[in-house]
Amino acid sequence: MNNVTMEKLVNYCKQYGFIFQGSEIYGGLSNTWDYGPLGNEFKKNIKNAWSKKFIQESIYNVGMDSAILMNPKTWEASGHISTFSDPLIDCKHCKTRYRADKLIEDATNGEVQADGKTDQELIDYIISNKIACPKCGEVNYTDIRKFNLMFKTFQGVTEDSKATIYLRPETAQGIFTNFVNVQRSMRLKVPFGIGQIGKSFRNEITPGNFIFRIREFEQMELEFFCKPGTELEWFKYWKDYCKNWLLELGIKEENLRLRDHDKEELSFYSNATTDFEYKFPFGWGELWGVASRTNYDLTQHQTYSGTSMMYLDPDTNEKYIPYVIEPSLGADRAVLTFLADAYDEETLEDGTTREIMHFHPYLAPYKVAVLPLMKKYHTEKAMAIYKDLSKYFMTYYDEAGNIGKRYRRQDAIGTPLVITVDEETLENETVTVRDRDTMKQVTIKITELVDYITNRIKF
RNA sequence: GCGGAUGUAGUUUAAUGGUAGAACCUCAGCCUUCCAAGCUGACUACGUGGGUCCGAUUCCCAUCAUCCGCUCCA
Repeated sequence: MNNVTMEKLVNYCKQYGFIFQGSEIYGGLSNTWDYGPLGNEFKKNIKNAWSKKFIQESIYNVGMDSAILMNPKTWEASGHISTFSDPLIDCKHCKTRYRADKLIEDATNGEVQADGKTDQELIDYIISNKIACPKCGEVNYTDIRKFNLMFKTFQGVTEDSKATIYLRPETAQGIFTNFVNVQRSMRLKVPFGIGQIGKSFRNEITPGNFIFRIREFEQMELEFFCKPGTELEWFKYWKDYCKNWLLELGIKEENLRLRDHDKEELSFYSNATTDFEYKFPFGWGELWGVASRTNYDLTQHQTYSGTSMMYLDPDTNEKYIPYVIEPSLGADRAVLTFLADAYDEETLEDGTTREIMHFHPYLAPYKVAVLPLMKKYHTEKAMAIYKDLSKYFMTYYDEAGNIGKRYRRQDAIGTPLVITVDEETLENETVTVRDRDTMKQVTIKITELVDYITNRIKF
């Protein structure tokens, strides 16, 4: 039974120390969330799982970690300074908000391209052609207001506008600008990829849905460079790779769908894009965008920086700017996905329900819990086992309350293995290990515990 | 940012123009030898700031936050 709602999920996260509202004691700050002890471990495990699959286990890929603050020219080249600021207008009559360019394009069925127009040209066009509000039919708009989706700040101690810099709105550009450095220093041959996990910032007009759309978020991005003409093969390759990652980590397939962008939806530089959508409690939402971006990014940086982004193919002696496949995954969205997917409620005999999390063991915040059966008799031995295991795994120790209650607590936070220390332990050096998924108990020698747990949590 | 709703312990809630009860949770003690048992006790709340009033958690205003629509695309 899994009738998870966002409300339940938010409450759950708070209750068990996964995610708290940001700045809570000061009344909060809109759409900021802090990861608590369990959420931090959980997210870390998700990032590690990504890194393991996409960097460690991929013969093609390497990792890096670029700076959040970059030379502002980066954003001119990437197009973020011009296209990341949407020209928004409101209908004064019915208060609906539109993007001025979209309004024109929709009204003319795409015949009028609004892309290159200035704000004044947009508003002039709307007024002179009497483009009515689709909702109420009035032609009565506010002026265009620009919302630059990039956070601005200042480098240096004075607020000198010449030193305006931006918090990066995506991690990708740090990879593109280091393309040559990484390729050379790692002696890489195309095809190869560079992956990165890091924070990005977007001044979203309307964030919401818990950690689904937040202004400060973390991305796990791969930029995969390949020879022009091979990009669609690699596009498929990485799509399958991404899907397998999700399924291997236990995501239910019925909650996942892949949606290809049609021609109208594609970005002008992309020749194929697929969104991985997950069925969140609030509806389908994008989790992972896989885009074939042609050579747009590297070409832009070559143009703006004057640095060659050409690759000399040693086999054919061809020179070309590689094409790029970009699977871009939101870490916080991944957290939400894995939380929602693992959430389960079990109805007990007395009619009450309890929460139980079926995390993949690799993702579980705690791998194992050590419980002395009787506080009075078994604490010392249990502590010794805890100390030993905690060298290898995130290990929980709990001696409060009766044993059943402590089992349930571990179920609620998704701990895959629970060890009970009892009289047998003191006599034979064995413990009882209970598996959350099978609910079976096995007796294991203390000396074999580390191997047993390692095997159980592998991914 | 706009329109609508909401705001009482960690959670779910009760009552009231005279500053608040409860249940579950949590913690401690007793008991208990494998799945939220029992007993005793303890902690914890009127989002924030103004205004009206002798007095406000309650009425009014503002603000902050959350939820639902408009915008999106990690």
